[in-house]
Formats: sequence, C-alpha cells, structure tokens
Amino acid sequence: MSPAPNSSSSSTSRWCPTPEQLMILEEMYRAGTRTPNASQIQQITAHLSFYGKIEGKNVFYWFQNHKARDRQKLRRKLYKQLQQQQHQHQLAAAAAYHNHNHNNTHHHQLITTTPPNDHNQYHHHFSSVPTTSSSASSAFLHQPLSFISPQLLSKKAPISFSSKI
Amino acid sequence: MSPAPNSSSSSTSRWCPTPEQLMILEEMYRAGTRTPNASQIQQITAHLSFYGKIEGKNVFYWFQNHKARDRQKLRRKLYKQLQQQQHQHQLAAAAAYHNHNHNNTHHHQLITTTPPNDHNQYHHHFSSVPTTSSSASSAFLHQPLSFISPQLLSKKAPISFSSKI
DNA sequence: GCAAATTAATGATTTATTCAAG
DNA sequence: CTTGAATAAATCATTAATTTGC
Repeated sequence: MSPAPNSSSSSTSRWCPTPEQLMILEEMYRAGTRTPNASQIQQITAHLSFYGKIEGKNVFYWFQNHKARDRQKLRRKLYKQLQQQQHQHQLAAAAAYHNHNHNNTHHHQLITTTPPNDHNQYHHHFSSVPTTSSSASSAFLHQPLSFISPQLLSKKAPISFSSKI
Repeated sequence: MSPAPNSSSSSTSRWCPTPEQLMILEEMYRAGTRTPNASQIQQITAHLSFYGKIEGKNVFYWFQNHKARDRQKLRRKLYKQLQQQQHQHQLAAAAAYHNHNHNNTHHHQLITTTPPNDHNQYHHHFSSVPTTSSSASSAFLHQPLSFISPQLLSKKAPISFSSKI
C-alpha cells in the first residue's frame, strides 16, 4: 500500500522515502557519498524532490543513519569474528601447550569484505627489523624503563611531556 | 600484488595486528594515549602479546602512524569544510539541537572533568534572526533555508497517546 | 482474509567526543 | 582552560512487516 507520503496538511510525522528516492540515495551511498555537505545536500534534495516530498534534513539524516548503521553492522560482524578467533586462540594455545612449536603460522585476517572507503586500515609498512641503523623506536625502546606510568589502562592518561601536539 | 606476506618463510615481513590487538590499541588511543613512553610501550606490548606476536616497535609505530593519519584526516575534513561556505547540512543538526527536552526519561551524565562554571552548557539558541558575524555558524544561520523547514523549528506536538508529557 | 498485537526497520533527537582556536 | 564547530554514538519514536487468533 502506498502510504501517500505527502498528505500535506496532516501531521507529517516523518518522511517516508519513495522507492525511487531510496534507490538513488542508496546508489549514492554505494558510490561513496558518506557525509554530503550543504551544497550536495541541496542538490540531492532538489533532485529527489522530483519523486516526492523531501527536505534537506531528510537527506542529511538519511546519510547519517545509514552510515552509522552500516558501521554498526560491520562492527557486530567483526566482534563475532573476534570471539571466534579468541576461541581459536584458546584452542591454539592448548595445542601449543601439548605440542611443541610446529612452525605453523596460523594467520588470521579473515576479513573478506573489505570496508568500502572508510578509514581504519592500519596497515603501515616498515622494515620488520631495522638492522644496523636502528631507528629511533628501537633506541627508544631500549630505554631502561625509567618509571612506569600508573595509568596506562586507566582512562584519561595525561600525556605528560607533550612537546607540541 | 601482495608478495605473499606469510608464505613459507617464517620471517613475517611485517607485523599484522590481530583484531584483538587492533581493538585494544584503538581503545587506548580513544582513551587518550597518543605517545606512550618506553614503559607504557613495554606494558602494552606485554599485554598485547597475549593475542599474537608483537614487538615494542610495532606499538610505537602504530601510535605514530595512527596519530598522524588521524590528524591528516581531520585536516582534510576541515579543509573541505572551510573551502565551502558550509551551509546547511549542519543546519539540520543545529535545528535538531534547538528542540528543548520534551521528556527526558533518564539521563546519566558522567562528568569527567569538573566544570568550574556551568553557566553555559549548550547554547545553540540560534534566534530566528541571525546577527551578522564572521563565523561560519552565522553563515549557515543566515542562509535562506531551503530545508530546515519551519515546521521543524516550530516543532510539532506529540501525537495523542503519548505516555506522558 | 482481516485486524489486533507484536516485532523489526528506520527516521528524528539528544548526548558525548573530538579537535582546534582564542 | 574555555569555547566553537562538527560529528558519531546512543537513544527515542513512528512506521512497516510479521505473527497470531478468529
């Protein structure tokens, strides 16, 4: 049943996107639009208003919600995988306990569906072992553990010596 | 393209964070850790090594890279926003702010930092008549409002069978 | 087949974080 | 240290699906 979204005088409780509008929005999202700015929202609204009553805030909210829920979904999926891998870790640990190391590089990275264009791909690359010219990191790490900061795992760790940040 | 990072050779070309490690690192970053010192790095490494092979330099580099990329991302975003006149799309959000609490069911307000002066919490009361100002906020307040329709500002009355008002 | 009741989706709001500027 | 700006997370509220009893 078509809900007749634009019963004008009545209480327009909330926007109900028509299938055309929804299709276009989803296509835009799929194409990479995540947080359109004002001009884009204006254009999208103008374009979509051809298919039914719509306002800019609807477009704005739609992208907000869609992005948030997409992320949420992905996050739940990752969490599931995390639990699985924790389980496997336990198994692996148990196996390793009974069996000596077997040179079995059991790698994770089961993520098949690459996140489209979002951030969070912390795959930095650097030489595994800086041989002679040990970079600052190793030198840094070779410091004799001056004082252990108490609030490592606590919240709000005040970075004591922040030169300029 | 990938040269089979973990093929036969046991020498892993580079550290590959497990989801658990990644999650913990992100959580630490979110909690405020940005440039951990040697002791912190040691602790973090010890903690994370439970979930997989990791070294101190990995932790060090991770925080370095993460911080850098975060800043970079944010700069790009800000640049985009400044480049434009940033009209409405936060206008909708601002309009959403405008609504006074209709019925706050339960609020748990965790105050982390003691607020010395509480005389100004959320003053987003943009009057319907914007004053001329140099800030971008007034810019979006000023504009002709293709969306953010008046009905949003005048906030509809809740429909009949509300629980309570 | 059909509505009332219940559940799932999703639009709309509020709250908490974050960064940078003053 | 405070404040402005913007957003993402969390939540509220309403519509659509669906289940259920008749």
